[in-house]
This record gives sequence, structure tokens and C-alpha cells, in this order.
Amino acid sequence: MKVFILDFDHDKEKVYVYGRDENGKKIRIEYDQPYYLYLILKDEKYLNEIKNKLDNEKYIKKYEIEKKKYIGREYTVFKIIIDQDNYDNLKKLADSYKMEGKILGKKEGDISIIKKFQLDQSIYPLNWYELDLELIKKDQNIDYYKYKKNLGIIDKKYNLKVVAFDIETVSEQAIPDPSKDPIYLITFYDGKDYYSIYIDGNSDEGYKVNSELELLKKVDEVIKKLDPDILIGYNSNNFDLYFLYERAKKLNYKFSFSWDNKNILYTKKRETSKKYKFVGIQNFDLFNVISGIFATQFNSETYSLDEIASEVLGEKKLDINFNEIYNIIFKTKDYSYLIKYNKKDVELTYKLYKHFESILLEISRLAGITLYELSGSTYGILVEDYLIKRSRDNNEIIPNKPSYDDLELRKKYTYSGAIVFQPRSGFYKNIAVYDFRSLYPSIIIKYNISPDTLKCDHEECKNEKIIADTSVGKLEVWYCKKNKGFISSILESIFNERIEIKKKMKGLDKDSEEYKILDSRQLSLKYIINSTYGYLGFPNSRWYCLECASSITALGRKYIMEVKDYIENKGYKVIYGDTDSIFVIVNNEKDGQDLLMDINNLLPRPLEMEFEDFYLSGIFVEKRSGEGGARKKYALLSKDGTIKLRGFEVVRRDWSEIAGEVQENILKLALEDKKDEIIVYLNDVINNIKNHKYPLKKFILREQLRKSLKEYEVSSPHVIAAKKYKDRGYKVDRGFIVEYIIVKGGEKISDKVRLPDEVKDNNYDPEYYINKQVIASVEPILKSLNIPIDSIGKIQKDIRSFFNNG
DNA sequence: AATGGCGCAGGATAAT
DNA sequence: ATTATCCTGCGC
Repeated sequence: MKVFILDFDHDKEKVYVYGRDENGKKIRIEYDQPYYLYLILKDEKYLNEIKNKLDNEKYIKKYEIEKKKYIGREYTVFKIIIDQDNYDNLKKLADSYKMEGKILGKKEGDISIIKKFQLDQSIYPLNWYELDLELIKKDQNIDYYKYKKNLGIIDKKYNLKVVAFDIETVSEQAIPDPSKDPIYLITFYDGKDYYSIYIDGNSDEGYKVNSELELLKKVDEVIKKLDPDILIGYNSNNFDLYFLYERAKKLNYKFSFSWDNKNILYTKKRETSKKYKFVGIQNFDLFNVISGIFATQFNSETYSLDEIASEVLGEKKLDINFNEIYNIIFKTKDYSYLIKYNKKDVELTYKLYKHFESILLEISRLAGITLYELSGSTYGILVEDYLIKRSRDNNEIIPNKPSYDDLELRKKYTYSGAIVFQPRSGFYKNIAVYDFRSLYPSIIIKYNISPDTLKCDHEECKNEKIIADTSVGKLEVWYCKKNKGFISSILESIFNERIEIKKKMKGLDKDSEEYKILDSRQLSLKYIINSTYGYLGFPNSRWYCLECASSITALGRKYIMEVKDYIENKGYKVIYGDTDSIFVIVNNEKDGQDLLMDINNLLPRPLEMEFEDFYLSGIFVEKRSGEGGARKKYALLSKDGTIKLRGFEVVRRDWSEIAGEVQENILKLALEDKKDEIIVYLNDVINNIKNHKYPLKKFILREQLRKSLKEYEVSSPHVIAAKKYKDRGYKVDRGFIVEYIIVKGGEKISDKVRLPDEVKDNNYDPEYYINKQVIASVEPILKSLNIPIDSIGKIQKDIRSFFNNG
């Protein structure tokens, strides 16, 4: 039977696989998945002793003796099958053998029973499989089967049934609280029709119910009718589902839309982040994925639906503010506009999901996880899931997660990273920028860097030593040259797979379905490839390897230095470089291309440099404090007139829009050789700030809370602002983005902090914004252009006359 | 329970 | 007035 797999669940006895058959009917497949773990024998001489012992332990259902690899070495292992309830008994036994030095330890006890089923049967979410099944019974909604055998994966298309939803509520106070405030309105959207349900108001569209309990019942009904595979929300885990769950609890209502008809399952991940699961249907919070996995690719300052939708789709939310919602719900009770607003939100959520669907599916498939698991994953988790999935191909036992003590120890270790060259500030012309194609992955592959190849026993492998610079000293290490490592070989295989996919794409129409799928596939491979180095140095990783991570950066430094020396010996001027890139002054673009060919003749494959681009001009600035040019800050002008900005205040959300805008304009003028216009422009801006000619939003500063409020030792402005939000009833936790404006009066800046709506009549502090924002951000640029500005900032009131005098 | 890595600039506060 | 420390957000 052909089955498309969507979800997994388990109870004490069984694993349950949820999916659909070819007719789209829901099915549940059950299987008696044994729980097992491995004991790794340290020496064959203990084999019989342990065997005899295991024979007499009554709680052990069964055990097998196998040959498995663990971190590259082959061992004899006991695969022990027990009831999960007896884990503690086995742990006691294993611990004592470990103490006596007879076994290396127990492994894979922390791999869930669902993951074990997936690994043993090679069945992962979001694929079609041909399965050998035995029918148990057929119900109206769902068929029940017993699992027999996996006959293989099938290449077949499946269209996920997608439904997006969003709720509206409001509070007498600022922030709605599910212990007090009901859900007034909820809308579902399946890409075709909207289903809006509301209480306590009037409207010509939507479905009115008499009570919130009726609303919840209707929610159940609508979800069952739409029968989605995936339910999308935007920040739904921390808001919409939180409300649905808490309100239902309060009203004693149990949802039954899950495929097992059970209520929504709530698990508290952390104090501040909630997680809800419904069996069968994937709970997918798009906000999590956007702010977690895709975050770096957006220019938006926040990850609000409004900002992300306008950046990705070019569409905005409808306009509404707190007072208007308040008025609608508590006074006019005319819901017409509120429903339109709600529908638009759901539509944007749906469209955003659709925009990313192809890549989301490919990442899930690659890592072997459900979409529910993906929504909430980080790069570290993705790499780990992928390695776990690949472990069985290599007959590798999966290492344990670190214990708490190990973790604390690992966190203390650090190591040297990359080199950043210090630039000389100034204005440059004809800049060629080269960068290594996947520097760290190439190094891992070339040097076979992997925890299992580290310091192998072969004498001949010790010839080529690497000095890794760590906080525990300089370590002399080497990697095996005879046997391929677990991680390095996996990386090599997906590296090559990606190249093959990209080759295939070249012959395809860019608008075709096939192209899009291949593109998503290569992109998801790229995510894994690029995160593997970081994963090796990540303290909580199963395959943590400090020596590996520090060897990789050491070799990175070696190669970038070699290339730099080579270029300089040829008589060229290197002006900057960071980690894997080099900026060189060349005569023209052709000259730059030729130089690159020479560089690549020098480099051993797979190491290779690419021509990132040729730039007409560029600006580097002095550091504001300390000596010399600032690293990680530059502006480049491309041939097509576009400007590449890095590191400047304009790209930082903790600076005001006005400062950024002025800085960007001045950089533009400078790069385009219109230096004489700068002074006039700056003069104009300063006058406008003084005269309050700009809208207040240009003066907002934004900063994120990186820890919980009480952990702060210093009352910095953003902490003061955060407290103001908290006093208003906002949930102010780690991750909260604080917005504030600086006003006149007070001694310290933190005395001058106000929330945007507290600032009346555009009454920000012009002095602060002129000196500490605008001038502070443009001063280093003017300096590097040799525009004299000694008195700017110090004698602010004289700025005008200074500029007028030229 | 956590939730790839290190290098760097630069502002604000607190300590000297 | 100067410096150390805290803190964020960036680059790669």
C-alpha cells in the first residue's frame, strides 16, 4: 500500500505512524517498537561475564551481540531490549560495569522510540512509501493498520492540505490575558475560502455564535471539515494556541480535531516558550521558522508579520490600532472591519507559508523530521537530526548528549576563530573581492576532519600536524589519512550531491516545478553543509569536538594568510579581508580575473576562490575609539550602481532610522564622487532635526532583551525601556524587542528614555539625535574623506556657521 | 534544560 | 576625566 507519512506518536507499547493513503484517507499504522540501548564492550575478555549477568536479569527481554562502530572504532556491543520502565535497573547495571572499566558506557538510551522506529525501518516524514500492512479496521474517518514491512520509498507528488488561522482578542488593559479575556474572533483560511467565527458583535460576513464555548466548538468543526495536514499560525505557539488552549481549559472544553480525537497536547519547553501538539496535524508556527532559520536573509528590523510580509510578498497588513480594536469590541460592536483585518492576517500567513513551503519540505525531508519538529528547530538541531539519520548507513552508534557536568565543562572551552585584516581607512577605487567557496566545509573534506579520525593510531598519519589554538593551550593534532571519517565523509557526499543538483538545474527552466524542487534541495543541503563546522564546536552537540572545530579555523587562517602573502608578493595591495575573503586593488576587472586564476593554481582542491565581484569604489573608516581602520565596516559601489553596506550603523537596528538614512546618503554621495554635496545635505538634515521636520518614527531605537529582565546588572537605556513595557503589562522576556525614544532633560541617557507613544508633539531631544546619532555615524566617514570636521559634535550650536563657512 | 562558532565595533553605565 | 565592564548586533 502506498502511504504518505505525516506524523508519529507513541504510547507505552507502540509507535503510531500517521499518514494518508492514495485516496487521501487518514490512516494510522501501529507497530510494537522495542526500546533498546547498547552497551559497548571495552574488552572481549569481559564478554562472557556480562553475558552471564544479562542472562540472569529478569527485566531484560532479550539481547543480541553485534559489531558496531562508535566514534570510528569497531566494538562488540550488547543490544539490550527492555521496557522503558526498567531503564533505571539497566542504568544501575551499566554504571557499575562502566566504573569497573568493562564497558565504555550505555548508548542510544536517549534516542526516542519514534526515532528508533524511523532509523530501524527507514521511514521518515513527508515521503511516500510502499508499505506492507495488515488492516485492523476501517472507520469513517481513519483506517487502522499493523505495520509489517517497508518495501521502499516512492517518488510521487503530494499536495499538503494547508490551513492558516489567526485569532483576535482585546483587553481592558493593554495586553490580553487568557485568564481574563475571551477570544472574540478567529479566522481560518485554506487558500480558497475564509471561515470567520465571532462572538458578541455584528457583521455582514463571518459566522456569529452566542458564546465563546460555541466558538470553540465551531473551531473544532471547521478544522475537522477542512481536514488539514498542517495548521499554520504566526507566533501561534505563544499567542493563538496559548489562547485556544487556555480558554478551552477555562470553559472545560476538550478539542477533538486531532487524529486521535484527543485534546491539544501542551508541553512547556521553557518558561517563556510554549509548544502545542495535535496528533496527525502539524502545528506549524511560521514565526519560529522565520525568526530562527531564515532570520539572516531578511532586512526587516523585526520579524513581525507586517514587516516580513511586506519584505517577502510586498503586501502589508490592514491598518488598525489598539484603540480601534478596543472601540470595535467594547463600544460599536461593528466587526466588519475587524473581520477584514483578521482575514488579511490569515491570508498573509498562508501566502508566506506557501512562499517557503518547498524549502521547508526539503529541509524536513533531509533532516528526517516532521514539519512540527522543524518549526522550533535551530541549525544545530537540523545538523544533529541529519547525522542521526545517516548514522545507520555507517553502522555508527549515536553518541549521547552531554551530561550537565560535561556541558558546563564544554562551555568553558573556547578556541581561536578566523582572521580579520585591519583596513587602512580611506577611499579606494577598482576593488576586486575574492572569497573561498565554502572554506570550512572544504577544509573538513580535504583534511578528513571528524571526531573519529582525530589522532588515529597510524604512524604515517602523524606526519601532517595541525596546531589548534584553544583555551586549554595549543594542541598538536592530526587526522587519519587512511579511513574516511563519519562527519567528513557525509559532508563530502552532500557537498558533491549539491554540485550535481546545481548542474542539473542549469538545463532547466527557472519557472518549472522541477527547478524549484531542486533549488530547495540544494539550499537545504547548503544549510547543513554550512552549519556543520559550528555544530562541531557547539557544547550541546552529540558529536562535539573541540579539536576538530579549532583545527578547522586554524587551517582557515593558514589558507587566507597564504593567499594574502601570494597576492602581495605579486605587487598587489590587499586592503581588507575577513575569514575567507580578500579585497584587492587591481588595475581593472580583467586584471582581477587573471589574478584569481593564479591564486587558484596555487590552492589545493577542493579549496578554491571565487570572484565575488569587482567594485568601482569603496570606503573604509577609522575606528571611533582606538587606533586604525575599523574592521567589518565598509561600503562598496558596484558597476551597476548598487551599494553594498556592511557593519555601518545604518544596518543596525539599535540605531535610529534618521542616523542610518543620513549615513547611507552620505556614503552614496561619497562613493559616487559627489563629495561637495555632503556638507549642504548634512546642514539641511541638522536643521530639519532641530525644527522637528521628520516624523517621530525616524527617532525610534530598537534593542532586543538577550536575557530575562532580572538578570541585568546595568540599567542601560533598553533595560529602562523594557521595565516601562513590563509596567504596562507586556510580557517582557528574553527575545522581546524594546522600542524607545530619547527626550530632553535628565542626566543619563537612561533618564531620557520614553516609549514612542509617550512622546508628545514630536518632542524628542534634537541635541541627542544630532550629536549622538547623526554626527556620530557620519563623522568617521567625513574623516576618511579628509573633510575637516574637528569642531562638529563638540560645538553643536556652531555647526551651522561652521558649515556655512565651508 | 538547552536550542551551530568566534571576531569586532561601539554606546552607556559604573567604578576608579 | 578616564577606564573597565556590560551589552547588543553585526560580519563571516
